Amino acid sequence: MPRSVDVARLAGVSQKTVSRVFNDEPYVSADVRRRVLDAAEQLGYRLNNAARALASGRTRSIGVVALGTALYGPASLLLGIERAARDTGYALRVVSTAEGDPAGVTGAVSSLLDQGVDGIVISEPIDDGPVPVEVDVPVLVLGAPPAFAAPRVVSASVNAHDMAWAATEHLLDLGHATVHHVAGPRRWFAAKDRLDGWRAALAARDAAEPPVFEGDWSAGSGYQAGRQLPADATAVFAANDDMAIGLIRALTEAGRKVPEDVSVVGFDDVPVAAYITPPLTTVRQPFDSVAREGLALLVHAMEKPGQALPVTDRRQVDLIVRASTAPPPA
Amino acid sequence: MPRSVDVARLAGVSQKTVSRVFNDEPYVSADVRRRVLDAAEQLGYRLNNAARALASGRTRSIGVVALGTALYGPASLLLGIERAARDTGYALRVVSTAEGDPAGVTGAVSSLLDQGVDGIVISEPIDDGPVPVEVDVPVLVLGAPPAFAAPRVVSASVNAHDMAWAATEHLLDLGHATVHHVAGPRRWFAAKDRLDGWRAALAARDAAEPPVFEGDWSAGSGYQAGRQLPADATAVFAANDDMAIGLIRALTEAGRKVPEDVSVVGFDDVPVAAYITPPLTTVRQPFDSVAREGLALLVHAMEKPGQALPVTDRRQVDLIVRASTAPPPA
DNA sequence: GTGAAAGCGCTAACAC
DNA sequence: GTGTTAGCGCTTTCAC
Repeated sequence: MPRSVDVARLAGVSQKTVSRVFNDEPYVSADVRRRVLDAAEQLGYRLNNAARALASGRTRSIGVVALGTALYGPASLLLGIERAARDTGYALRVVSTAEGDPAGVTGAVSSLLDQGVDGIVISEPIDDGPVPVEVDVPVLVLGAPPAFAAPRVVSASVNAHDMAWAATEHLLDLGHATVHHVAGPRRWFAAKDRLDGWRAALAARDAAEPPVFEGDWSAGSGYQAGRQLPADATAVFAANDDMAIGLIRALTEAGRKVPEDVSVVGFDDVPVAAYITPPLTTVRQPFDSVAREGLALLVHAMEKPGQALPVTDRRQVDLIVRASTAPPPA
Repeated sequence: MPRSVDVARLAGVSQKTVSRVFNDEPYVSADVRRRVLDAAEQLGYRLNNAARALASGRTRSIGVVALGTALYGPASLLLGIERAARDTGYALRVVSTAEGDPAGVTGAVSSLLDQGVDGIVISEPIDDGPVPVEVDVPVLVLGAPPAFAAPRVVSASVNAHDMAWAATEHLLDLGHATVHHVAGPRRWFAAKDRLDGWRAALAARDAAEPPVFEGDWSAGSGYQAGRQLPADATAVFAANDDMAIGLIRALTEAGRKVPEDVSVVGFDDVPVAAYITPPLTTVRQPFDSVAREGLALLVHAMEKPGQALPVTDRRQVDLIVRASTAPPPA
């Protein structure tokens, strides 16, 4: 492998000048820059990242703690983070946490710290209690409150509370006396936000609050919820689309028609939501823009440690009304 | 940040001994090991990966070129890779390729090479023609033929051909005269394998081969296919579950019942497949074991460059028969 | 605008 | 079993 001295020799300049060119530093004449670039090209030179990191103390990479599931939400967030990171010039190191893993987020963060990263993204964490690792780089928490011991913690999330509220209100507006809720696992912040939003929407209208069914995000758990749904229920808000799909299946098997007998609203707007029977009314999550905003905050915290953070407000709610919701039976 | 000399000083040993302990090298007495570990603990010492990589020439990391989509298949593969990599002690660096990106796989591989990785995984690539980068590390190609210019190329994939064959045969066995096919995009190797398997199964039974509809993996494209499905078609094999779901939606809207009028088989066994109406007959893809086997091959190629590769054969086909398939109408 | 010298914190090779 | 000596290929600092 050619080194920067080799390029320097060929271009007839000092090694430092090669370094200048590859770091886009000022004070290099156009002519010298050309010669260096040509020499590098000819030799097939690549900057050695390890040497660079060792000398500069920065790795130019961001570590991501991802959820170890192929669920649409977490997968979409990861994708958004990757895209955003690439745009900012940072490389991505990914570690995932299996749910139920004793080490969990703590272990994942520690392993990223071992690898050496300039910043860390924690995607949709589960409430596992405090994280007992000292983190000396900025941290972005996506989809949860920024409870973390680090020099700089930023967070970004969708406004799940208002989104859940809107979903519930939509059903109330259609004339349903109340709305049942199939929640996600209690330990997930994402589940809690939706639960709270639903609860608040019911309270605002003085609607009775029926008991909550706690699922695990899977269609199977939605199916279980559907089999246990009280006979007098006419409207259900599920905390994600998969559970809504399972719920609809159970109702269909029981001979209860959606939306004629029971209305169902999901959450996420997964790609197939528009194509199941009946097409699902749901709330769309803007994963990509959350990831993008979050990363912008993180990069800011990484590169300008002293400055105040640009704050972005996310009030938008995208309720997609399709065919799974209707007024209650007469 | 404490360095290994600091630990050495505190433990009363040489710096090299600290290095030995942290690399699990032999020839360190239990007593010294303990003292070193205690000192490290006390100082909060972490090995510096950049220095390590610079000195050893190895980064202990694997680069992954992932598809920039939240599709269930690619997302599951990525997850499987992450799990498998962690088990082998390698860190993961991820770059994704947006479809239609001019740089594509070439750019992604090049960026991984810049970052410095010991091996590269290319996940479910699209046939983009030759990749004009010189790669000096072993490469694992997941789900495609190993066409790549690198010192060592290994590959692992499901036996998509036989799986598609089994899906088609299942419909033929039910008595359908022939089976229509909704394919994936032509440029995807994954689409081609399934197409070939379907074709071969029809030929083996002397069944007529109807024109193929080429979708884009989305439920929407399956829906389009469904609207164009000939009136005399009684059986369809879709190259993934999402397209099958869209297809069923179109048939349902047109008043054609599944499976009474038309049988449909999907591919993947996505988590909601069992809960749509009707529950979908499909072929399950063993993403996790493919990733695991592939990574074992890659790590072998990385660590034992000279040796022959352990070969694993994957013949198993998991056809999951649910309620979307039945004999043709009388 | 450009160059020389001094590390960054490890591992490798070899001595003892 | 343990220590010594050289680098690995850059960036940093400062001189010109």
